[in-house]
Amino acid sequence: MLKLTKKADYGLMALKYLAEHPETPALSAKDVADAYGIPAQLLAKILQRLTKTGLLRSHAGMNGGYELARDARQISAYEVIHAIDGPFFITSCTKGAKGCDLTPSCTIKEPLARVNDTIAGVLKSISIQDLAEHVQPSGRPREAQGLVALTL
Amino acid sequence: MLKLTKKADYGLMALKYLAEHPETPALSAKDVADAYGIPAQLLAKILQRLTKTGLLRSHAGMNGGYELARDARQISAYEVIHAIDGPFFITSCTKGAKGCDLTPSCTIKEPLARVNDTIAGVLKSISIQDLAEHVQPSGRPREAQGLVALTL
DNA sequence: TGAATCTCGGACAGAAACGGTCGTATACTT
DNA sequence: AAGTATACGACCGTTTCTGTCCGAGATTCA
Repeated sequence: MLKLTKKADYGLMALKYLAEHPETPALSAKDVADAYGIPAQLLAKILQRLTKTGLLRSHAGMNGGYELARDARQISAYEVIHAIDGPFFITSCTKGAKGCDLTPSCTIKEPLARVNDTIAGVLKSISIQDLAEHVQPSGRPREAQGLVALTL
Repeated sequence: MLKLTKKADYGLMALKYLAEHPETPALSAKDVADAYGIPAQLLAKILQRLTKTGLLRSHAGMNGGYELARDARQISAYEVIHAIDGPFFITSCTKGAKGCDLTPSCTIKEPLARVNDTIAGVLKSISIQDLAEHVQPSGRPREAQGLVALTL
């Protein structure tokens, strides 16, 4: 399926929202949740995790909330997804504990690992800032704008 | 998580296996399943679907089985995954029926759709043949070998 | 003809991941 | 002290994924 979870989606949306409102000192989870119609409690937990991984700074108490820990340009989509969904691997046998269970025959994994790296590279090259400034729907030739150019 | 299902994995493995044994007229689902330690019945159904989508040719009866419908070079990993897991979208709100439920604010989707296309492009550029001929573990500088070169 | 082998296809059950909620403790501001 | 907001863990319902079972049709071979 190759799709990312709603949590990751929410996380990206929230960071994008924060990036779009740099003037405010801090936005509460509820603020962001209301803005997008996201379940507030869920978003809260997501933001908490992003805080724990250092992407956000939190501020408890009244008028508290969250703010980007770094410039929006310095936060990649990869970091966000990784923080929320954990390390992702395209392959099912993530070669974590004992590699491919019984079958030492997973010769597919090697080339797919390369694909995995490519995708990760794409996501790493996209910053929250890129998400914040909506790309033009069409028209403008995007040459220098090319976010990524990579070879596999 | 951005990972593909085991079914897709199995499918790729099976096609790779078929590509590696071009001499045999047809290999049964069980043959392939045994070779990799994959549940036979499950693999059978996967191969059936691949047959339905035209990637394989089936042959019932004794000594029957499956064979690649086209040259291994002409079958992309994308086709396999697409056939098994259906059309994939990175975004959760696939803009299928009514777009993003209530929230018209999913401004993230547009840039992510571009990422989606990129990934699809990568997968489309990888053929079963590429999987079959194991890539070198390391060492050899892979310049002309670059499977893909794309800009986002 | 009949037996063996293999594909086809739906139904179904167990397991895991996902999405979301609740309750409570803690921290900060006024 | 009161109100607001984060922090964190437990919990549950739903969906998706994985895998199995079973019956039916096709083909080959004896």
